[in-house]
Amino acid sequence: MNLVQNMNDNQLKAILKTEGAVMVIAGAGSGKTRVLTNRIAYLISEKNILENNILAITFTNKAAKEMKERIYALVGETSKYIWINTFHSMCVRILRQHIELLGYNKNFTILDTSEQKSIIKNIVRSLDLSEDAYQPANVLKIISNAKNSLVSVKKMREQSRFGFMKNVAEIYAHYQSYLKKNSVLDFDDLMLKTIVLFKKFPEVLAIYQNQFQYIHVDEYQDTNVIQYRLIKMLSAVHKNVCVVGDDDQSIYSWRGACSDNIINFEKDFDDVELVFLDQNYRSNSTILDAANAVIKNNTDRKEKALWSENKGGGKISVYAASNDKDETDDIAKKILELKKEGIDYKDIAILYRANYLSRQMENSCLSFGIPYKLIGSLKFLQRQEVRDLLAYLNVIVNRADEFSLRRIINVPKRGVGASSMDKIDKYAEQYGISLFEALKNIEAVGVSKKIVTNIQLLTNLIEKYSEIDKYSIDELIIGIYKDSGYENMLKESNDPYAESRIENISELVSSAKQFSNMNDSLIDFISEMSLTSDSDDENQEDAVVLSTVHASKGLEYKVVFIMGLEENLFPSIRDAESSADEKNKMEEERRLAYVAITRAKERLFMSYANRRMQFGSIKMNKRSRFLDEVPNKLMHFESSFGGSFESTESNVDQANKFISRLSPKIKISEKPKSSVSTNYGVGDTVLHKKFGEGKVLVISTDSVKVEFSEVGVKTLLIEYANLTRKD
DNA sequence: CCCAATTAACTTTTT
DNA sequence: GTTAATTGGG
Ligand SMILES: Nc1ncnc2c1ncn2[C@@H]1O[C@H](COP(=O)(O)OP(=O)(O)OP(=O)(O)O)[C@@H](O)[C@H]1O
Repeated sequence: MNLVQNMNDNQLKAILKTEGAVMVIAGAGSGKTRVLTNRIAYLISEKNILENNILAITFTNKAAKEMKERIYALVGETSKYIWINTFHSMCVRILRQHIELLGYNKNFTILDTSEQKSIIKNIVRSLDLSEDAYQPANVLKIISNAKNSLVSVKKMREQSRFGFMKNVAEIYAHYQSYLKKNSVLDFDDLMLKTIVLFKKFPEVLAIYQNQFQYIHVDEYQDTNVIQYRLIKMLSAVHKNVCVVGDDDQSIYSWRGACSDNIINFEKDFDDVELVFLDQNYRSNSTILDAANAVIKNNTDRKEKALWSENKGGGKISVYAASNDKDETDDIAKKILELKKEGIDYKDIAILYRANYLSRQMENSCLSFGIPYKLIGSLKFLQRQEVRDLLAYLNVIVNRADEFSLRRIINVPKRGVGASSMDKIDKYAEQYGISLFEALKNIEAVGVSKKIVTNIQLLTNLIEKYSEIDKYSIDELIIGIYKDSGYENMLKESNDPYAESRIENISELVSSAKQFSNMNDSLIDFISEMSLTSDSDDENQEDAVVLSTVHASKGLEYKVVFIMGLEENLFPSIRDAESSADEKNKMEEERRLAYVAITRAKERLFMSYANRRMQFGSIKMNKRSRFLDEVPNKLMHFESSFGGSFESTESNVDQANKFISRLSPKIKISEKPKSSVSTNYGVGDTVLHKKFGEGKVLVISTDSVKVEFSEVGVKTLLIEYANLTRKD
């Protein structure tokens, strides 16, 4: 049958050895994930294993979704009973069942990073420590590391009795008790509390140890200590574990990922079957040769010889841009050409090192009329209006969550400021009751009449919608949105973002509707909203993908652009502690470059800008060392001069000279003045495919400024805007 | 207590 | 250059 038919011998070995421990270590695009999906399908259809007894752990929710779809295609409807999820969502699922044993509400709230920071900040203030010395981000990092290494508050207090770390331990202690009091967990707690639960209640652990007969882990090189511990605990009964990974793609060490887990696996599990895959099915040999050449510069790695049957392929195009706008405009133009050649937008990805680089690219996409999809960045779920409404939901399911309650107590404005808040807190403390109970007794607190009425409206609202069975999730959100006065607040405000806020809320409502339709509970909805970073565009038309390299891990595209290949940007190294540390960080950057290059199947474009706007001022960076590590014979150079040439190995110097000529001193020649004629003039009403109707304000040599009735004033390039006059 | 105006922070990477 | 955070007047 075709589950095994198309697999090569080594892939087969990993699929057919279903019992015991299996570790597949292999380079990018060698079919590791494919091994996992086929293996799971094989267990079900050939070995008659029940779906419920199979666990598969992926790195991202997106990867989980993709794996679910692939397995669904192989085994059908019943695939929904397989546990396919990230470590974090698996832990949430387990904790929602059992966390009451640890004294938390099973509807616990999950914090995001900015919420964590604000809690830390409050604690630092309350302990009278300097906010400069104890920056929330730093303290949080230390606490997170501690949690990921299973260091408890008690242990940290014992280890650090003096100075800075003593205070950090104190903050840690306050932080944890605050979280517990509010029945709130942070991301690290999800795994930590699961481990604690398993340790304290072996009978709970036993349920899952018995259930998970077959355990699979994708992207194994990026698991951390605590995750490894979980794998070991869960697999202790059946001992059937299959992990796949690639040490060259380990790019999350800053988050505690520990590629030593690869070595530990061999030590800790008995009779590990090691499988190596060396045929790359994804990329052509030009791309693969480039990737291999770059990663070869890392000394701390096992040599792998990846090869591809797809010989040749066009040269890699390298563009030396004069500045950041020139770079992204060039990418946009190339995308339009590719589109003309028949390549769909959705088969094209633009990858960059840091999220902020997407902005300029977005501008270029807009002015060239290219549809795009932003992955991960401007996180929909982190928008304040979305967070506010979710905070209402949190209070509804988890009354102990005072953090969320404080967030919404004066949103929309109810006249409750710092001093009234103080009174309420004092009252609650005096009578030893919760914040919510204090609000229910607001008349006794001694605040103004106005506040009393407003707070009573709030508590009534929360109690009304606490009867969650009466409402679907979307009804609930709409109800809160309208009854709380949030809607009026937005509609009446002159906040320029009000309109987009309203739009975001309707997007939230529509994803809630999807959840309701699938019969998933409110709690499922809240969990998902806290765990996933990018909202799923259901209307994902044909659009170019803009993504960080990190977020592109495991995915593949026909055409890939890697932009911003400059020293200090990609590679980007900050605050190295020692030269050894710096070397490690550089190697991780190089692995990141390797990941980026190996996302491409057919064509690869790379670019850098000689000058770039950073922090509001112009920065000049040299081109990235990673470009120099690719053999010149694989590349084709172009520059903003319009010049371009092929390079052979014999004229490496020529290539470098050519590139260095593009020094920032040189005045970059203007783009050829386009003599594109227009059939519209200033003052005319015109139509744009995406922006709709607008009025022409200014026409210059190559661009046109239009005031659109729906999206406001935009400057577009005449050549690409494709405007038509409306009579 | 609220809003507008001024000032500071931001740019790694994510579950 | 943009956005969040803080400050001070109403
Ligand atoms: N035996 C095979 N024959 C043909 N194509 C294959 C085979 N195995 C995998 N592929 C294809 O190769 C591509 C890469 O596979 P896959 O994503 O599983 O690789 P991977 O090793 O997980 O990559 P990465 O390390 O980048 O995550 C996919 O398009 C997949 O369909």
